[in-house]
Amino acid sequence: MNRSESERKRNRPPETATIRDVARQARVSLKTVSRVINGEASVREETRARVLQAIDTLDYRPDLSARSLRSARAYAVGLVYDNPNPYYIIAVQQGALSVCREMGFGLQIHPCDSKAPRLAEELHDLVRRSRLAGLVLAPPMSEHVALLRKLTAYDIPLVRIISAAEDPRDGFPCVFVDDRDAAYAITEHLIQLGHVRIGFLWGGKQHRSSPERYKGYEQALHDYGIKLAKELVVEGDYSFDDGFRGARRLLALPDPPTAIFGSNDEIAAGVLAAARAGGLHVPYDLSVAGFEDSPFSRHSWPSLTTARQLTEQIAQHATRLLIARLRGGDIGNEGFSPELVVRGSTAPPRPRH
Amino acid sequence: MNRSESERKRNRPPETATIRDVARQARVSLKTVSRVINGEASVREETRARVLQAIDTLDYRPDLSARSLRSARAYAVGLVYDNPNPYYIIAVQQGALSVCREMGFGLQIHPCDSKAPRLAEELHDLVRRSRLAGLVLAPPMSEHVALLRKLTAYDIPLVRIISAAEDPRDGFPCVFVDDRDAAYAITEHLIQLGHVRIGFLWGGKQHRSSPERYKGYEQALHDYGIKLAKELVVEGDYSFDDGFRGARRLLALPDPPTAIFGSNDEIAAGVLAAARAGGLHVPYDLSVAGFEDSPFSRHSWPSLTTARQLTEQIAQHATRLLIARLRGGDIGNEGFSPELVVRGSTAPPRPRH
DNA sequence: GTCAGGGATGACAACGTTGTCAATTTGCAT
DNA sequence: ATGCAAATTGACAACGTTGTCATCCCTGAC
Repeated sequence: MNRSESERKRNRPPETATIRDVARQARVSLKTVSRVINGEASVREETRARVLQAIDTLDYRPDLSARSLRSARAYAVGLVYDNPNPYYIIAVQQGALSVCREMGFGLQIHPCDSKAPRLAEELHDLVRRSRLAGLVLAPPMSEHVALLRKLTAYDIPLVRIISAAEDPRDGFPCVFVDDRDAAYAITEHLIQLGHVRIGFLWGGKQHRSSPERYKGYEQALHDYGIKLAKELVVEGDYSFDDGFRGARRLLALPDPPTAIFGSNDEIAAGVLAAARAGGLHVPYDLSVAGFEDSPFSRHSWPSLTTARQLTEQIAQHATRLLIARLRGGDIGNEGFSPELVVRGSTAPPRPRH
Repeated sequence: MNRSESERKRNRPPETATIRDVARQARVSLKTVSRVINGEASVREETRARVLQAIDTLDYRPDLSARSLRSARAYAVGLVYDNPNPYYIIAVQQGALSVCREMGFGLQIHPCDSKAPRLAEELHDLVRRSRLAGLVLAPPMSEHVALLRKLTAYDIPLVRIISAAEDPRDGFPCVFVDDRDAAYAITEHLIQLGHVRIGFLWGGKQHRSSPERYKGYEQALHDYGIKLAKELVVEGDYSFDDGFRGARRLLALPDPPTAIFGSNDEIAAGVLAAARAGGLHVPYDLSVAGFEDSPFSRHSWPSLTTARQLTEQIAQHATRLLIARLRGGDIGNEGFSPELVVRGSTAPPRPRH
């Protein structure tokens, strides 16, 4: 029986070494191994080498449960979202995960219902139970001020991804996406093509991005001296069906729009479908623009003029910002402006007959 | 100084109660509280009530790190995938997560590179460091037998989601999706509409689903006495671009197909685009079918005939199966057969002129 | 040669929970 | 009442790590 003490007693497979085995092998104390693992100063180069050698030989990996149980530091952040758009969510996950891996953090995803009555408590429980260092909040949760206040009252560090034309400087750190500016650019593009009657289909009111996009549309019309026609603006949700319905309504008007700006690509896809159902040829009979640059916008026919959001980079920055703040530093809020992408769904209006 | 001992010493916020506080409040031992939390038998009803009352009063939540550190049981499973399709991944996550929540497990997502050279070691580390109870593997990882063998050698419990016409009974538990059967149904649908020259566009070879779908196509042609024309079969990947290219090639043939079966909806979307670029009217000049029932298939024009996969339910079953096996039981492998969904992209062929 | 100062190291307790096993109480037949 | 098995409860150690603090060793100044 020459197996080590820890090998005999463990219920994990025998090949799993602990810090204790490493210490024995390197002939140092537990604490010294811990120091090497955590990159602390005050370890002689020779000792460090011996420990690293032992770690390598034994294929040792620190146990995250034990680490987070004992340590004052935390080793994971939570990503909180309630968004029906898989492309958006996957991009956010990807961005957050890449930064977490780089920084040695874990990531806990937490899809949830933004309208749940006890959401703050739910998130508080999550943070406590899983010992999360903080939360990254995606829209629309990131825009519920009451929620933010409650989380802050619980002392939960957080960073938001929000829609705003400028840094809100309200004390809640954030990455802000200038939907207004991008919506302005899209509307301007349509105006410069010669459109005057431009329809607008709203997205969901629970997202701050909706009014922001509307404001960009409004502002562009105003700057180019075009009177906003109320009958060309239709409320709805960020969905294909609402895009379809909204477009049908607009196209049935006595003096229908020559272009329709859907608040996101799904809505614009609905517009494309409605146009086709109505026998209209896009872009010659009707120009259509979307927002988001989802893969759909590239693969539809015609491909959609839209605004490209660097969602993955936005999530990366948010995560980096959170981790920096946890460490006492602060790399500052940052703004992103989606970029106009012109494709085949927009063209000059057909001359009036 | 009348704060409890554990309140004074802790670095977590003071309102966070531990099992010790609950025990004191309920005037029982730590162990009894533990028993109540874990729903063990042998606790008197009156005692249980007192403990639950104390838990409620103190708003106590068990700490997952401590729990998983101490316990022989594990409390989280990993979800491993490398799949570019966000709709698929979100559905798998959703399914796995719903079962995990129901069973009191955590979920650790692990997107990775299926072609990474040391993938087995990477997953082994993940399991050890995060003390995962087991892994749910999505395609294509779930189909690398060498990987499965290595993971099994590491004693990592796993459940696969794979493409197969029947239970492989190879010792690795799984949920199997009968792509072959569904591809047969789609091909049969096209044949019954009157098509004889039916093109087939392959998906990526690293996915088992690709040959399975091809076999279904092949079998249906055979059963209906149609000779398989090699020039109508094109290799490629599960992508829009390969669908576009493949369709272009097929449509340029001297005797082009009257229907094209794309191995997934993305490919089919590429076919739609190629048809349009070639001035063909779908479905009158060309029928198109996809596979997967992604939202795109509903929103394209015309909407796609496809096969509906109950991805979320498949993931749920896989997760349930894993957890059942961890507990020593076994609820058995299960098969799912995607269901034919007929939409606007398929119609009888135009009569030859 | 002694001593201060700082770098390197280690002993030990603690994080919050559950597993083991022994002690106590209960219920029930005698 | 009494005895005995079963139900209930608790004391204590342990999981694998890091924080605190003490000790040791070395260097260089006196």
